[in-house]
Amino acid sequence: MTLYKSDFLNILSQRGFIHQGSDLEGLDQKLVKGSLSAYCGYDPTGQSLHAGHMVSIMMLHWFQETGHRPVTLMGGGTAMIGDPSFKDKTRPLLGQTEINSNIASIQKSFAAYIRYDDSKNGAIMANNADWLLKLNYMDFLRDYGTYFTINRMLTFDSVKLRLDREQPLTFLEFNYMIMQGYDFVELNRRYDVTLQMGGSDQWGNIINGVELGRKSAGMELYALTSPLLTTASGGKMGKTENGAVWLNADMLTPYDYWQYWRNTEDADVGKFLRLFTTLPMDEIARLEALQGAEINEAKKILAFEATKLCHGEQAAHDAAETARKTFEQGGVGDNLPSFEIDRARLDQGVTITDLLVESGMLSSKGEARRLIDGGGARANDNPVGDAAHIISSADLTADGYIKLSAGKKKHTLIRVK
RNA sequence: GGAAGGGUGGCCGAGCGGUUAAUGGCACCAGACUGUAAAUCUGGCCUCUCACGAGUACACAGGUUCAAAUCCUGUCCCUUCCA
Repeated sequence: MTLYKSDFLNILSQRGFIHQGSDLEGLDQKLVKGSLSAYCGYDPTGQSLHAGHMVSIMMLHWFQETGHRPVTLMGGGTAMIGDPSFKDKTRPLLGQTEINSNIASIQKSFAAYIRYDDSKNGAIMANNADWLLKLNYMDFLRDYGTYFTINRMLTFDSVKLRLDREQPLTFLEFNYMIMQGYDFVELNRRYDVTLQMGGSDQWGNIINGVELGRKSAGMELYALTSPLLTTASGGKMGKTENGAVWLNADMLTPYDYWQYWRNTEDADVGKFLRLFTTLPMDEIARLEALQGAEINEAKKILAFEATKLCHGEQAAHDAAETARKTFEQGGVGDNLPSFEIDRARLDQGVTITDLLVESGMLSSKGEARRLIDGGGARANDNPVGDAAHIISSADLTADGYIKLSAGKKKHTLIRVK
């Protein structure tokens, strides 16, 4: 493993963040000489960031930890185009209103990982709408259009997928990488940013900015990408049965967030601890060495640390406690999802099928029936094999709830309104 | 504008008048085995119905036929080549 002179690159390299970089030696030297600024861009295409964004956020976190200044760039302008990189179809265009609402919703997440303040390396929040929306087409073409060749852009892997599939790549989308390249140059002017980081899928886009800076203004810019994360068994990182692993608590509860990390595959524990926690490396080495069922301890620590970073220590404790009660004692924890039902209805009795659907655990009655037929449904931990089984007030436990389970991991508490 | 090819379930991809709610693969869900892991095996995987069954569905709209995803017409969209 290459040894770097700078703390930043050493940490990133030890923790497995580095996939590819442009002139890492040169960057290393600059990092040693003084405090730099680096940015990662985030297009506000959703209401929340998700686990897939965590890698770059953590890179910025370490960047700041080692004395440099992170810049988080909201793609308020680029989101209006939509990044075509490695996508096989055009994404629906977002409107300005939606973009702004997404930005507002996303920004809160960063503060958990990155410090925004007035100190000398306090982070900066930027928005490329501030300059992209004002661009004058003719001026821009004359000033920058000459530095891009179509020949070069067509060689990027990021556009190959679309071309190979003979799917349309619109001129609009084709401009995305140009805008991102321009962002880099603009951020250099405004905040002296010299490094852009991102996932390996961003390599082409980032390099475009590096080249644009050099050609147009002789800037020395650097690119650094992180590996594309997959789970050890080849699955996509950051997905649950219900969709993405959101960072916003209102889209994914801290308990579910905790559960996501708790269910990490054995083979990924070490990798995830390095990437998604700030635990010291020797501690991680110890946890990673645990064998067999003992590795569950490492997973709990991973879940706790990751949840703590995102939602705070109290939420992490609560989630861990709920999981402990639910899984290790076969009981229930306070943070399990719950669903309220009218007293009168429950007195009358409701079929378990209806309850499974209404509580939000399953999306159709057919699905509920299949689950029941497959033996995966339980009420108060007793298997229910009959789709017509009636749940009523008689099933309420002394504590006033009915624990409904779909499979071994999904539980909901039914309470009386 | 012209020519050719194409649009099938979350994705890939068969089918090209009936036996097709539509082969197969991936993804996903549950069960077994375990350790809230992986691998493996089993079952499931449009909606409604306890069920018999019914309703939707193969880009869209019509038509032919006892019967269409499959044939015809028109429309929309995509790809490639030519202008």
